Amino acid sequence: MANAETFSQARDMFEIYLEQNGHRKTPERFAILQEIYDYSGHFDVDQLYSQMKEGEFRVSKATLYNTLELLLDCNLVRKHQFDNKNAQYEKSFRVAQHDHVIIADTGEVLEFCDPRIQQIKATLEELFDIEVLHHSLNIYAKKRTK
Amino acid sequence: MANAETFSQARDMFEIYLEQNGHRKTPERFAILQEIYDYSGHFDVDQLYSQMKEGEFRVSKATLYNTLELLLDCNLVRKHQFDNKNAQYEKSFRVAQHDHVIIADTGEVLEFCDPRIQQIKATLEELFDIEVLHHSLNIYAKKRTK
DNA sequence: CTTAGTGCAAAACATTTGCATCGGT
DNA sequence: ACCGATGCAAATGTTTTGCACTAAG
Repeated sequence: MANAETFSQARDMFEIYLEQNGHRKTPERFAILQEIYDYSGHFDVDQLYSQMKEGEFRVSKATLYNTLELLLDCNLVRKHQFDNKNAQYEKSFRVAQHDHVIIADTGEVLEFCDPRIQQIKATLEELFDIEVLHHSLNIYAKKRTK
Repeated sequence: MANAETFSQARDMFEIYLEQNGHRKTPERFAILQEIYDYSGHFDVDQLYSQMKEGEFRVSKATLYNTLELLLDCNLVRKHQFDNKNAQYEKSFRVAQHDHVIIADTGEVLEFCDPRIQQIKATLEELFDIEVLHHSLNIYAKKRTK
């Protein structure tokens, strides 16, 4: 199973990250990682919380926020801030870097990948003498009525 | 004065917008528009509120939020959601469309404009059969240590 | 044993809403 | 006069924080 293997590798990376940064390897942290890697697509903290409440491993929201912070830090999760208030997250290991098209009416989110973004980043690095860490590109659009 | 003239034109546009949409032309609305057009750069609601409290025209935050909504709707103001919680705004009339580089350590915001964004948007319109309304591109970077 | 991590509830925060009043039209 | 807009304060909803308790190392 590709999913299970991806999770297994992500868990290894998380473990190494926790060790190297002097964080404890609590069962909550791995349960959260697993929940995230079992899921495909975007989710917010509330969804994740509800989902885990149903399941066998119950964690508090405080722990979710805490753990997501760690997962962001070691790049196993990405965080998105679309127009609405609450942040969206998604797993990022073995998932191609991509950007988002948000359909205005429905809130539907499409993904795309365009190499020109990389070119823009390279140009900016030279222009401003900076090192790009990451970026966020959201295109807001509506479906075309034929 | 270029600034005064820009404001004057923006005010005309706002007035027309208000008329055409059956909104009242209250002094608060024009005072807010003026405050925004007198200022250069990004601001959040709190800054705008404090600034106007000092000045001669005091308005409530409810009115600020309400009016910003109208100004967004008629494209006299743009709204940005950077990584932090509170939204940032800036005037948009007679200001070239641009994107942002956020310097991680300092929070400093640089502006840039790259034509490849337009190309990407055109590609997406064709690819997904959509009509792009607007976009948001934020590059997060750190200064290069020479 | 030590102390970071947890759960819970309270706090903090930006934004929204309800309602009485004010003032454009 | 009518009813949309305002100011204020209370409500909302997400994220953060404080604290006593638990458990990883």
